[in-house]
Amino acid sequence: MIAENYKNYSLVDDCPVRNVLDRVGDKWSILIISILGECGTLRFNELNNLIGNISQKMLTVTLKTLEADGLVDRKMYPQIPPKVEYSLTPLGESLLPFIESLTHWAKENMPAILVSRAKYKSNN
Amino acid sequence: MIAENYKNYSLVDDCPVRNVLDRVGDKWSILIISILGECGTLRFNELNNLIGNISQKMLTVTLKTLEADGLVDRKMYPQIPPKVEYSLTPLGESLLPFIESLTHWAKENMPAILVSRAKYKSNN
DNA sequence: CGGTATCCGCACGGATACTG
DNA sequence: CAGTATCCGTGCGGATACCG
Repeated sequence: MIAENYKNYSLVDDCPVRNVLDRVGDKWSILIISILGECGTLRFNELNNLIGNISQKMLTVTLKTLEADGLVDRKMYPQIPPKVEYSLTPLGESLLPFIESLTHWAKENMPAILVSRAKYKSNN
Repeated sequence: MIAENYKNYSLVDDCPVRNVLDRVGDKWSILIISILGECGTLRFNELNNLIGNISQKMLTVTLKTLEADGLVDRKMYPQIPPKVEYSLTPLGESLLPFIESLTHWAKENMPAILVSRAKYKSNN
């Protein structure tokens, strides 16, 4: 009964699945988790440069959210200029297999989806 | 190289993974796919009643998007009053395992996430 | 019954300027 | 270097009314 995992949860905070999807589904979380999964540990500006087209605000916000959820670890070195390092927690790492398999599915089936969209468009 | 699946795609339409996540991440798609995966075939108002708190507009929009992407099949019976049946396509069904495992992960790790959030909150 | 059409609030995310 | 603070446009999704 998959649907039972979603139904009867009026608020987002009540539903585990919606809670996870709200992270997974936002614009930057998955990419950041993926990059940290590859690179291990990165500083703020290293992440910023690797992603390229993210705004500083969204990088900060997304990292904070991931940290709050216990998916990303933040190490601050109290020096000037400051140095902050980000890495995945074990909980964050446990998400990597899902991201990889979803990535694989997406690349595998994207052509079929594009064909379907084109067909749908021409029929309307 | 997971991150290579996201980087260098300036537009959403260019990136397969973002394309999939934009579906998976929206408010209703996963729930609808899950329910159709359980029930097989359902009429519009059956879906509406099963979900309960979805607006008619979003049910229509989500179903159309899923249909356009080739994940959901729509059978229209030209009669009065009209009858429309929705079901998963094979492509849509191929997403079910991912949804199930993600659901499982979410329920499994939600307590840890909630603990982490509480801890993070009290530290700020 | 299975939709459309329209209006609208709000949250997401970008741009820019500033800071310890 | 690693953020904050502020302003602002856009789009998602809800509410309501109407339609074939």
